[in-house]
Amino acid sequence: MPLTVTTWNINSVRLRIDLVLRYLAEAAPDVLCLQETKCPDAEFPRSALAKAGYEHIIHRGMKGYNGVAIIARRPLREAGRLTFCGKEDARHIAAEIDGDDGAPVLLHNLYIPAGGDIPDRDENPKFGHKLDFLAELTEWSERLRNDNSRAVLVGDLNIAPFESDVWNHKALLKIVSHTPVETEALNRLRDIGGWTDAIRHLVPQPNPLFTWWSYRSSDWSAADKGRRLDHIWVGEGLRPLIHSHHVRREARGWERPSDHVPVALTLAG
DNA sequence: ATGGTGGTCCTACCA
Repeated sequence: MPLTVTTWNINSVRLRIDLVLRYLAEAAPDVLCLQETKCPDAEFPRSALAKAGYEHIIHRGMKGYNGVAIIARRPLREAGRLTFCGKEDARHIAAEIDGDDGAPVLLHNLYIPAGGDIPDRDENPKFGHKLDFLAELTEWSERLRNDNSRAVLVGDLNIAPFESDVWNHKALLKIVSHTPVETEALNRLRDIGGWTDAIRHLVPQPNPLFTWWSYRSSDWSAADKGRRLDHIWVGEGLRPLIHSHHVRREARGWERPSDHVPVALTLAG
């Protein structure tokens, strides 16, 4: 039995619960990892998800901002939560699930800070926070490299690391999410942690691949000025199981959409 | 070069 894991920045799980249910009905992943739930834990829409067959849910949320959840058809075991930069801002949650070979797979769901508009830590503290967050994440990943062999790291990493991850590489070099200091930090995190970018493994450069299109564009599909901000990485032990993927681009055209679309990876022996 | 659109929750803040 293969294992399909989806990541999706939902931009309010309560406002878009019908889109979540639609996606689950159509794609039927084993696990759905959400970011930006913008929802306190007590108000998470558990019953609607349970009714759809997804009764195993762990959520770490807060009022108004951030928030991450892991939702599954099969049992989950809570596996901790990390805090970064001394902030309790609900940007990571972890869980364990049994893989298709019966051995556990560790899931890390992350929401990396967006970083504001100005790519300079002196002028823009949010950009400094993003870089500091990446530095702490890199230390963590380096320390735990040996434990990450059967781990999957997913989430809105808010960085498009490769040239073909943005609609125009040169035009975006000074735009937060594609500046060299960010892409180098993300590449270093990936390499130091022993992670493989599973989606790029399946869709190698220079094929363009996007998972996010700004709301500030009247015709997102025709203009297609997208970026690949949402990622699925796997540890060394899972690399041979990378089987297939799906970027659900059509979800950007659903009514009242998130600006991000679901990205799914199937692991199979 | 600029301003463009959304969500949360009442005043800006975040993306």
